[in-house]
Parts: sequence; C-alpha cells; structure tokens
Amino acid sequence: MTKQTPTIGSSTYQRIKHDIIFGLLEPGSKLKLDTLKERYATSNSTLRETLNRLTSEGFVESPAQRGFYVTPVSREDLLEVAELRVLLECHALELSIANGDTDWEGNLVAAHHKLHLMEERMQSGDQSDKEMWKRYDWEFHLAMIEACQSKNLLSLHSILYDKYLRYQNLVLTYRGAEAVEEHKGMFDAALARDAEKAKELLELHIRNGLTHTLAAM
Amino acid sequence: MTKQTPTIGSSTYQRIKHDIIFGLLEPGSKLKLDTLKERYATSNSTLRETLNRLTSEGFVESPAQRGFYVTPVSREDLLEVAELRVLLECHALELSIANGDTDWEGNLVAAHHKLHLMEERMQSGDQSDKEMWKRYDWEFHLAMIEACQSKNLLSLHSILYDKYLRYQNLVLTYRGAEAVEEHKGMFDAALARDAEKAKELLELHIRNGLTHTLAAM
DNA sequence: AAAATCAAAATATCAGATATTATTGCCAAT
DNA sequence: ATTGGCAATAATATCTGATATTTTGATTTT
Repeated sequence: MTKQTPTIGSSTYQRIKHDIIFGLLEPGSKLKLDTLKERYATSNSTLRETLNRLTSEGFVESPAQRGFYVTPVSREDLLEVAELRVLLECHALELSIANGDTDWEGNLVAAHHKLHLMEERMQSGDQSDKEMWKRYDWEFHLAMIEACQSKNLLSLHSILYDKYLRYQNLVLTYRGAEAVEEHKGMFDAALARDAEKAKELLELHIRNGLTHTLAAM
Repeated sequence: MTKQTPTIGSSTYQRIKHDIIFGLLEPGSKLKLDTLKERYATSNSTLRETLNRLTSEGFVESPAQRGFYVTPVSREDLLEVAELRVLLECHALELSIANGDTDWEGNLVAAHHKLHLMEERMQSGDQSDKEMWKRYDWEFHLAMIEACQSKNLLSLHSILYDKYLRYQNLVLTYRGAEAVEEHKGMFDAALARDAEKAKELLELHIRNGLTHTLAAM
C-alpha cells in the first residue's frame, strides 16, 4: 500500500485534497499559508502551487488578494453536483457498456466483489473503515464507466465524484442495505449489457444518495 | 476595453491560456520557465502557479519532474471534447430555456445581434478580426445557456468551449453562411422556448463544426 | 546496437526579502 | 451608538537567488 509520490508537490496536493474531501479541512475555513506550512511540512511556493490547482478544480476558492479558503458547501451546490454526476456518469456508463471488452468485464466483476465484501462487513456493524469503503465504492463506479473511451469524460467525472463524496462525508451516515441492492442491480444490468436499465438504476442510485445527504444537512 | 487584472498571477494566467487557445503557443511545445519568464515578464513562482492551474484544466501537461508542455492535440481528443460539449451544452440549454426570464431574453437578443453584425462583416470579406468574432460567438453561446442555474455546469462548459475553440483556431478557416444560419435557428428556437428544437440545432451546429475542423486536420 | 557512465541543463523545492493590499483598532464627528 | 477616516498591523502576492534531485545528451564500453 505504499503509494509512490514522485514529487513533494503531488503528494501535498493529494493530502490537502483528501483532507478537504474528508472534512478534515472544514468547508469555508481559511487556508493560511503559515498554518499549512506546519501541517503539511512544505514550503510556501509548493503550497501555493497546490492551492492553485485545487482552486481550478473547485475545492478551494481564492478571492483576489485574500488568500485561500476551502470552498463552502451549500444545498444548491450539492444539487448541481449531483445533477452533473447523473448526466456525466450515465452517459459514460452507456458508452462503457457499448464498448466494454472482456478485460472490462473482468475488472468490473472484481471491483463489485470487493465492494460487496466491504458492504457486508459494514452491515454487520464494523463501520471502522469508512475510508476504505469509499475507496471501493469509487473503484466500482469507475470500473463501470472505464470503458467509455473518453479520457476527458473520465477526468471530469472523477472531480465530480470527489465533490459529491465530500458532501457524503459531511453527513457521515451509512445508507446501508438499499445502496447494496442498488450496486448489485447496476452491476447485473451492466454485465447483461442492458444500458437503459443500468442508466436508470444509476440515476436512481445517485438521486437516492442525494436525498439521503440532503436530509442530513 | 481595458480589462482590470487585479493580480499579476491572474493576468499571466489569462495571457498564457489565450496564447494556447489561439495557437501562439503550439500544441506539444515545451514550456521552459526561462523562456516564459522573458515572454510574460514575470517570475518563476507566478509562472509555476499559472502552469499548475492550466494543467488541472487540461491546457498544459506536466509529466512528473519534466516540466510543462502545451497539451498536444489529436483527433480523438477533439472528438471527445466535441461530444462532451454537445452533452453539457445541450443539457444547459434545456435548463436555460426552462428557467430564463426577461433579462435572459434581453441579453440573448443583444448577444445574437452583436454576433450577427460581426458575421455579416466576416462574410463581406473582412476577416481581419477573427479574435473578436470568436468572442462574440462565445458570448452568444454563453447567453443561450446562462439561465441554466448551475455554476458548476457553466464552469465546466466554459473550459470545454475553450478546448474546442483551440481546435477551431488551429485550422483557421471560416465556416461562413451555414454557421450563421445555425446560430439564427438556435436563437429563434430558444426565444420560442422550443427546447427540443433548440437542442437539436445546437447538436447539429457543434457536430458540423466538428466535421469541418476534422476535415482540415 | 545496447548498456553503462558522466557532465551539463532543467526541475522541484526552499528560504528569505519586498511591495502591495486587506484588516483592525482607535479617534473624531455626527 | 453609529459612521467615517486613518494609522498600525497582519496577510498576500511577487520576486530573487540558492540547493538538491532528476533528466538529458554525449561519450564510452560491452
């Protein structure tokens, strides 16, 4: 599990982004360079580069001449993010189902299996490793759309997924059995190459998650 | 026309982005810091911040430890960008037509009028100010979707538009009368609140532009 | 040709310094 | 008390120059 981080900059980027997504850096909070310097043990310049990247992805805001802030959350923003995720992920799913080859299927089966194991552990009460669960969730959703043959689409989707994830993490509650069913349903439809059904279930899945999250905000 | 640029960083960002989109910085070319320092009269740190932003938007690539390059172009990438633009812009258009109020209509009428004036000038042979024409084209397309009520959507669209524009600028040829008709058609459909027709025309408009550009690559 | 070697060039990172801008606290005027 | 102005203070944006690593290219060796 030792992740190779080629450069300090990229590892700082990952760490700060992670901390924003998982709520360790609170929405709206000020990102003072001096504080970050201690926290992430890196220099002014590297930090500013990182924060600029995160700004253009939308995780950080930087009003002119006033430094950096963690992008605030709001119901409207969550709604927008969820809608866009539906739009992009459903589109990608359709393409992926149309183009996916044997490797895609194999990878998908593996991803679903791992996610499912994790879900069973979560349901039996062991909610100790939420972060790992979210990682498997991500890997499953990615595996579903990975054969869409559009790098641009995958990269936009990845950002949206992370934005959506931040909201989920904010409310902290596990949706449980329903989500498990939904995953299974999408998975089966995808393997059966039933794009329409898969899209429908995916849309439902995202919207259910949205409702669940909105209710807890 | 004097655009206020609050900070050196943001103006450098705009200038470099502009130069990439308009082909002054060639696809695939190396962005050496020392060279850029002269060209844009700014410092190492500011440049690196700028290039990091552009990297995360996809206009620049930065393979680990090997500096910065202008993102190369390819037919596949153009196809992806065009498809995504269709997806996002049509979706935004539908929302915008549903939500647009009087201000939206007024603004749209103005934008179309300005674009049309420009198009007439272009068609009568005066192709001296391509950049201005592209600006009006952008303002028109933006005015169409501006009432979609999703900042996230507008910001993704803006990046895609610019990526698409870079390809158009590469081939340099004016599509002429057809595009004028298409703009008019979309405009009329939007004012008539005929979302289906407007979307159809927009999709056609983008795909025609794509064909035109691909043919010249 | 492929592999190994090594100097030169580029890159990533850092530590200050400085000018500019935002913030804050204080005082006077209403 | 509230407002407006202003100086003192704190932050920010930007720049310079230094250093450790890495990459690149040329050269040599296998």
